[in-house]
Amino acid sequence: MPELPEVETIRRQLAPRVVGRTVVDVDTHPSPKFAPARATRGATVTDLRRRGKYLLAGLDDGRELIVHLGMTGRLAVETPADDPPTGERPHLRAWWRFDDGSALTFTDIRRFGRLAVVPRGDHRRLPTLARLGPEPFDPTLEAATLHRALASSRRAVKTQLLSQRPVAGVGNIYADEALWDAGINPVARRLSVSRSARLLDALRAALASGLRLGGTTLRDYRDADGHTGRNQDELRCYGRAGQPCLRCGTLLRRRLVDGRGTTWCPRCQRR
DNA sequence: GGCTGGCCCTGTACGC
DNA sequence: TGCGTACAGGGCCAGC
Repeated sequence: MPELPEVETIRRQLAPRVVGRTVVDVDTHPSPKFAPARATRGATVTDLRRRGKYLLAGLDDGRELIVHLGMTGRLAVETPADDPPTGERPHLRAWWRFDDGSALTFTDIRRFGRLAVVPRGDHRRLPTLARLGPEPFDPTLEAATLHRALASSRRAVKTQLLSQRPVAGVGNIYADEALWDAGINPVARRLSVSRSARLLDALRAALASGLRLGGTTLRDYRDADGHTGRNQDELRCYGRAGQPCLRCGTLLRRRLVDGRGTTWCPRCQRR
């Protein structure tokens, strides 16, 4: 599932191929949830940014196209030499044809992805984006800030991380990895400042590994060139339930937290 | 305003 | 072999 490293990898690949391009044609899957993309016809892409797991393409008419890849969403740029995208293609949800003959395609098997076109910066229709926490690599983000954010709620720390409010861009994989690395139980409800600092360091380390290796591919994720990531070989906790903890040898366990599968070490991550 | 639980989706794995 | 069921999970929303 695309989290911050995967979305940022895709952004870096797409930006030089779509910025400056004008949309000459656009079409979408019949489902109304993808229809907003049609409003981009005639617009020119001015920039491509990322906030958390959201991609934001600035348009020259003062609006922006917002894309969330959900669980299985993929974006790719196809050249004029490729077969033009059509609604016949399986799982194709939206496609844009540019003035140079290239095309941007959005495929999404499970249809958890989202598209929106809004006035630039007006995110009221996307509540999670509107209330998104700071970027984890923001140099002004300090442990005390994360500590205050976590202390403002009594929900489990993993639930809070997945809410995107204490910090942006963390999903199930990197949350499990960071909590294991920091030795914090996923359902802990109060963290000291020092443990918040350990968590922030661990989050940054997990996300940096994902970024460096082009993302984590467990099943569906591909970058904009169709390549899998390489970070899955570096995972030390997520998906390893029943296997020995790489730190203490205790068998890792799995449970549901906030409805999400969660792997943790009962010894290293005591409550 | 905070929190919980249900819903959206479809491919895959598994049991019968 | 074929069918039915459970499961995976990010974000949104209704209800408390």
